[in-house]
Amino acid sequence: MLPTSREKILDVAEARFAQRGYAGVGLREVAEAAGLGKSSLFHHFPTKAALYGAVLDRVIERIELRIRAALGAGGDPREQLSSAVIALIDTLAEDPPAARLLLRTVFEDDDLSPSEAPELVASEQRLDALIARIARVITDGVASGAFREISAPDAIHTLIGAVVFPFASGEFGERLAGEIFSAEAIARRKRETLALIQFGWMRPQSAGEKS
Amino acid sequence: MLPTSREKILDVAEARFAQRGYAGVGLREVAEAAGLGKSSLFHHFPTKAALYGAVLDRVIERIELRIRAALGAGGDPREQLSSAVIALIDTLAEDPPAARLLLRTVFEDDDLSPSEAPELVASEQRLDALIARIARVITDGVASGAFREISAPDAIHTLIGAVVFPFASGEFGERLAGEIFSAEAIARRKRETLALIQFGWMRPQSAGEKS
DNA sequence: TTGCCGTCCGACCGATCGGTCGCCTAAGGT
DNA sequence: ACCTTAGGCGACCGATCGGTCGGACGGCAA
Repeated sequence: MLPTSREKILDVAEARFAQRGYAGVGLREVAEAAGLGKSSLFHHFPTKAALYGAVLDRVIERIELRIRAALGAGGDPREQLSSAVIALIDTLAEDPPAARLLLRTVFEDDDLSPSEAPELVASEQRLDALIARIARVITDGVASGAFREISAPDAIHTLIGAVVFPFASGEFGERLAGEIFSAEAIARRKRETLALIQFGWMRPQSAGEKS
Repeated sequence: MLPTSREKILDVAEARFAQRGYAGVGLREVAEAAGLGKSSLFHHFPTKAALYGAVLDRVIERIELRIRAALGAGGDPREQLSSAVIALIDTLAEDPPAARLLLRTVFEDDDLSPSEAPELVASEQRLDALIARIARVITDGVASGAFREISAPDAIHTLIGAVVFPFASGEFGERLAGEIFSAEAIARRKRETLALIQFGWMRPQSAGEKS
């Protein structure tokens, strides 16, 4: 069950890229933390950008799997949005570097995407498709009257910030709200986040139909 | 009215640090964009970290001024929280690099704060105090029954992500929701954000008292 | 045994990094 | 006229960057 070199590299690189960003991490550092010499990295990934792409791809794939599974379970837009948010929170909670890596990637995509790493573009497109899927849940909810008259793109925008940022906030977040990744903290965040979107975006359910 | 060299450097550095992060920006690049030679930078800032600190300090000061002015206008917790959020959105909208710079700083404070830049610590403390001030508005609102039973630290955490991230999301955000800094987009974000926190965090106001 | 192949390594490359140094110039006080 | 000071410059420093290269080692098939 000992991890292959490639997996070890990906694990180490994910943590380092999340902590210090693409430009801030040296390949020597990654290699040594993975128990290898620097040149060995290039037997697994042709360039630094490709390594970053592979790390990002793995993170996005995990999230996509979980959210699509949650959405696939069916239900009305209310249930779909709620369970998608729960799935996202669970996934971010299980992989602490993930949230920060994702937000960093958003910030650096002006810098990284332009043909430097083609595999990165593919991951982004999968993420875009997933986001579009969730946006559809929101527009459906608005159309059916289950949600208030909100703007789906703005709501997605807000949702990503509200859900992902707290898990990416590291020391700042812990100074603010204590442990972030403890089981209680995660349960509390789920409660608070779900309550916010239910009261904030969904219309009150008439008596007789309960979630 | 032409800017001093120091101000020009700060402007350029703010934009560059926001775009590519602390480690991703070279001092040569900053100097040339400011119309100077690299060594001239060191007549204004002793180190790169000090330059970053000065940039961050300026951003935080602007935000602090606006939010404290908004809070100083008085009102019940409902009005205070709403006008603080409006003030934050306005400030971020007027200084496009600011949002990304702030979030990047949160992500890099593991990396930057440890005694590398003491002025950075001072800025962070002022920001912490401001955040604590807003947290107090929330706890007051909960105590008075104006707000639901929400966790103030979690709410702040969520609020920062929800409000700041969209303005930091750059190309990703524009792909998602179109222009970010246009007047209409800002007005829309203000509407949607205020509605979210009013429905999501505040209890319905009884008839007769309206905001 | 032979030969291949996947993995790993140390040594090295040019480029760029943050930062220092000495020198120059223009402004202003005395 | 003099000197100080602030601001600016090019040249240079050691360190580190991403990436290349040639070779070493071990398993495995013929």
